[in-house]
Amino acid sequence: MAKPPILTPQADDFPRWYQDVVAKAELADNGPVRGTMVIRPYAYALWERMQADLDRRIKATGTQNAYFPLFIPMSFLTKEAEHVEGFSPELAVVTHGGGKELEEPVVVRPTSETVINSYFSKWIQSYRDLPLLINQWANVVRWEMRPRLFLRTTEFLWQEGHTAHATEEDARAFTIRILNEVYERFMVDILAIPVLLGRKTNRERFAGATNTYTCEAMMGDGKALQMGTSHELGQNFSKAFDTLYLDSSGEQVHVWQTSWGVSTRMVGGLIMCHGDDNGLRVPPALAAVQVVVIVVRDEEGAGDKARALCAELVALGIRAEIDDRVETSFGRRSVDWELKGVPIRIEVGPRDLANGIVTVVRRDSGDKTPVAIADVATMLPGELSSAQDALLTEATKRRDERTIDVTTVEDATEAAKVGFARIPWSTLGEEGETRLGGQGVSVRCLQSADGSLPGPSETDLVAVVARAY
RNA sequence: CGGGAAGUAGCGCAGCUUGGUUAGCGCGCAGCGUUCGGGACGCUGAGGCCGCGGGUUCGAAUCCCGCCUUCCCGACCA
Repeated sequence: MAKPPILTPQADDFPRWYQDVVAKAELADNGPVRGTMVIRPYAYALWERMQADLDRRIKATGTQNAYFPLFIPMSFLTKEAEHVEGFSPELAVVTHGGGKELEEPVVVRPTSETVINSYFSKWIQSYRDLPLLINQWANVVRWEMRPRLFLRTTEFLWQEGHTAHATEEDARAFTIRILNEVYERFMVDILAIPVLLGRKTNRERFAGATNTYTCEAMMGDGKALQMGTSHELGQNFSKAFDTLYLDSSGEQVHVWQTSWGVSTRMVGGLIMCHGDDNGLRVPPALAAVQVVVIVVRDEEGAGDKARALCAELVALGIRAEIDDRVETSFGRRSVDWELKGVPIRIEVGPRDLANGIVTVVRRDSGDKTPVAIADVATMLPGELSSAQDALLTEATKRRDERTIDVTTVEDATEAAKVGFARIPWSTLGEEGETRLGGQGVSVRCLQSADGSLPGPSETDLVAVVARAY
């Protein structure tokens, strides 16, 4: 039973358990080549599931999908001063095309506010054209100095929403609507990851925005991960790109805009929030495979009974899959499904079948339950929903236990070693934020005292501070 | 750009200090057999510009010089 070595491609202080989760997943047990062959498509399958669900929610807000160019002329970016300043260090710039040096370099989009505004300025003429609600699914490139597997990759996939509104109130309301109706609901209900909603400080705000809202989650090691953002852009881009509309009184007015996005970073967040020493734990609502029916050995008709059971589950609308690869050892197959985090495994073998039962195994808890084969189909929907709840409950409990209220920068720094600290913003201030920054701690978001999203002019704010990825 | 480490089989590594048979080990891979209720075992086998270039030497993975690359820490991550 010699286990293969678990390789650790990350730094020593990178959370050990995450190394193991990712390394086991990436390397499976036969080296990175075949391991990657297994995990890459699987991680992508998870992303596709996220994408499908999010796309439905986004369209429900009246937003349409479109697609815009990958290459953006450098001059577009320089039109908005803060925007270009924020993104310059991480741009991939194309200087040659068709064998010739380009007159003007183009950048590979790090985000698409500028190129989309160049279209918006042509499309939008009248207040009757507003609001204009557009989303695109795309890849973007940010040349970060230190990429992190799944969390901060040079190229990543995301959705970026871009909207134009007649008024500031309209734009602000839409920013918050996306945050609440799309992002929070998706992360909590589907990913089973509890998130804090709040506003970013000036220092952490998106380059070019007037206000940034964020969803912040706590990972298994107590560090924070920004899972998604929704920005009020004000009129910054519409002024830079002359995106004007004629209002009902016949006046030319700049539109008010928003942008918002979530990315494949959520795959990393999922791993780090729910993963354990045995691999991923994928919540049933997300899982591409919710239930796997494993044929232990194809004797006494176990194979046929397993296939029949699987078909029965599929007919019930459960995403079930059969594993009858009996030429591969049972232990190997069990571990494979465990690594992938499949929520429920059903082991069908001759020994149990002799007594008319199968074994139902929960990935979240590891619990194994013998169940009469005739009862499996009726009990499974309940098991799946219970597994979903358990993951959310566990993550919420951890977050709440590791969040404490403090009143000094010193205490905040100390608390951030293991979790989140809440400190009055009036106590901390930008000067305190700088001091925290020196300790590797950042203000993740500003909230109202009761933890809700603060209004635009609200003053009695609390800063949630933590170490972050 | 500063500080540190490493380049040897698909992957992870040993060998180098003290130069000397045919460069090893684990995993993975291929074949055969025995296994199979939690990462099976045995036997056989395939697979190497030892990062690149130069030097010292009868002889270099090993010693010397130069170069290249990668990784880690910091700066970056709206």
